[in-house]
Amino acid sequence: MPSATFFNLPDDKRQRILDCALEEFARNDFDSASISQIVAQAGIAKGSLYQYFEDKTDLYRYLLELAIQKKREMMSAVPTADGQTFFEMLRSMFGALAQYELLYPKLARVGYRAVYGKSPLPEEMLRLARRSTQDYFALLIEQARQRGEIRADVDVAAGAYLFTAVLTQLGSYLAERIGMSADEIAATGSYPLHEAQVQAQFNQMIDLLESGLGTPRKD
Amino acid sequence: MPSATFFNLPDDKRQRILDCALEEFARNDFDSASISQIVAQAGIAKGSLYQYFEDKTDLYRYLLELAIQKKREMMSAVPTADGQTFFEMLRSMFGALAQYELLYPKLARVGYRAVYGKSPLPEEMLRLARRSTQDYFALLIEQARQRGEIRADVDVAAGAYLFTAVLTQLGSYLAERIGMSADEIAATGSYPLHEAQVQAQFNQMIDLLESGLGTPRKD
DNA sequence: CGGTCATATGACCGACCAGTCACATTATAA
DNA sequence: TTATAATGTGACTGGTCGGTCATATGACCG
Repeated sequence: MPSATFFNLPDDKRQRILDCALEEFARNDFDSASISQIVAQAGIAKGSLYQYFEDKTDLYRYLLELAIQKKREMMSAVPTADGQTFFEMLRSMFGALAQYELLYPKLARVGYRAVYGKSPLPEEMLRLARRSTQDYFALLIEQARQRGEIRADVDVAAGAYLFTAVLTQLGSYLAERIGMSADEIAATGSYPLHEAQVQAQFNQMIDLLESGLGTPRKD
Repeated sequence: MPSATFFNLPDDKRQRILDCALEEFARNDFDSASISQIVAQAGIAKGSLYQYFEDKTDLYRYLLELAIQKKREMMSAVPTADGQTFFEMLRSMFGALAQYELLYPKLARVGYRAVYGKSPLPEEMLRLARRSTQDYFALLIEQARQRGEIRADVDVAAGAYLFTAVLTQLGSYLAERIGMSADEIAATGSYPLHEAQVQAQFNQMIDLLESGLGTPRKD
């Protein structure tokens, strides 16, 4: 955890440090990320950073917390009507996740690295994180299947895997499709000119997940 | 490219060096991967390795070549009957890819890192590699659509993305489902007891891609 | 035996790393 | 003003890194 000193910092300075740290950890592995680079970029002395954070891992964990917090925040902002079908809800979730990934690409990247790359976190925790998304989807699918919205013969785990696979790469796909680099989007702070495009893209994607690519079988 | 000296090495020694290098580059980023670790593990002097390879990048590129070569080899071994439908062909491709990923997890991991992680390769080349798989699928989908095997209203690019997303994580999913770690499978050299299971898994997956998860619409 | 050539070796180099600490600077209070 | 506490600083340490090179080893040949 950061020290009290860190939170007493002027807002702009604190933010500058976090930005530089995020940049470095988004661009590099935990091992490759360089504290020396971060302080040089932020224009502070190395000793200062070690007054704010215990060590490299402490800083890294704090960034991860920010990522998780921001993601939760955006996911919990999805509107949930009561009579919603499974695929309608999925659409909302994809939307929220797309916003998160497009607006905070560095946070998203750090989070991704933490789960799928190397990180100083205990392996047990990583396995749990990896599983949690899939387990969550598995639950949703199971429920929807019992309501009859989903074919009775689908393998729940396979479906859950399908969703997570699509989600983990959704951000880069969308960025590519709307022709803006992730950095541009983050710089703009929003993508108002493109929201309709983005919406159309993952509507299409969910349609594929719901109905498949094949021509309807006549059996 | 490795020097002639490297190819003159006794087979077992050469293989040991490659194994250790693969292990290191599979486990680490290009930057984090350590030549010192590799030579220590392989039991050779550092100077020796630099007689075989020009530098770290040279060694890395050679490993990548091996990965590409092995993948091509396994993909081109898929049986292709003439009257095959799109989804039948897809099944064959998934099968070949699953074998590659399960039998050579380290090669697969190095290849994955090269495309999606950091690597010393020119950015242009990486972008091309990233696109090539998607473009390939886009072509297949377009052709299948013209033959009427695929719904006329699917977005070709979205479909291609869907396939690549599923494929890039297929290996780890399968390994998890059949309850063997990737290392165990590689150690065994095959997974004879599980082939039926594996087959069933990606049949299920392709079925989802073809028909979707949703209950058939009655329109 | 000596001579020649391919190969093996590990001490060594400069660069960079995470992290420390004695000291300098600034803010606060008396 | 001075005393005290909080914050800022960057040279320094011990270590690892990729890469080099003078030297050692061994194989083959005459």
